[in-house]
Amino acid sequence: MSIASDLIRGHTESIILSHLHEHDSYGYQINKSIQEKTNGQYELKEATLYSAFRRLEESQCIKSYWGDEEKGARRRYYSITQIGRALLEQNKLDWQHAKELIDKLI
Amino acid sequence: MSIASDLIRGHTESIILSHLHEHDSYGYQINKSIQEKTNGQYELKEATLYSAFRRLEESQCIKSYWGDEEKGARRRYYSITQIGRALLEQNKLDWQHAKELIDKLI
DNA sequence: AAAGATACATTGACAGGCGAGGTATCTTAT
DNA sequence: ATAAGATACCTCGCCTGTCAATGTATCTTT
Repeated sequence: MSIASDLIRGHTESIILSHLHEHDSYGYQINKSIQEKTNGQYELKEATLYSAFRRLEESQCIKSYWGDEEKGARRRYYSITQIGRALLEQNKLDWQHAKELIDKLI
Repeated sequence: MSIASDLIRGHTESIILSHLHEHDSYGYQINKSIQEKTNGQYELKEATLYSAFRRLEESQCIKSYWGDEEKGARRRYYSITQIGRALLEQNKLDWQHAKELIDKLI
């Protein structure tokens, strides 16, 4: 891993929303995708991932449904909602803004 | 203010160290400086600031001494140590790295 | 005399990350 | 056959950083 929790904190939800913005997905796959995209430099801890799912679903940013796997472990799929899309857009703006401020300050 | 706590979280110490890297300073001045540099878009909350001072001094990244004000409120000045300088450099590297990763992921 | 700025400090609540633990299924190697 | 490892889900409770609220004291401006 190689990135401190406190640097990623606050981005967990955006990362999930961004992935779901491309296509519906499930927890395990999202995490694998993160690892691939970052060449193994980052991964979400499972407890972090699932608690983020809970928050996002509660705030109606995502919805979930069970996949219809014939075999293998069951998968709970998530899809992003309009509310989620709006939050993602706002979070992206906030991130661009935060980057500038932090670059000024350190 | 206009930047979420969770986006700045983990940068508080770097911001303080960066300021002290320029010259010794005290809490109130550091915060004023942050507000100026960001055109009022960001400020550290006092409780956040002083708890960061405590952590940084405990980890020997900064040292403190009382100013010799003839008048006005007393000031506790801080200076950065070698350990603090090293941490600042590392934090800067981590930040560059984190920026790239987050940009990839959201 | 009151209000506001300067300057410090503490307490306790809150929220997100995560280590540790648990369940169940399928595949691969021995 | 059996063990190991991958896939896939989930929860509990701790830790840590942020911050609202509160308190102290001094100086300046109205």
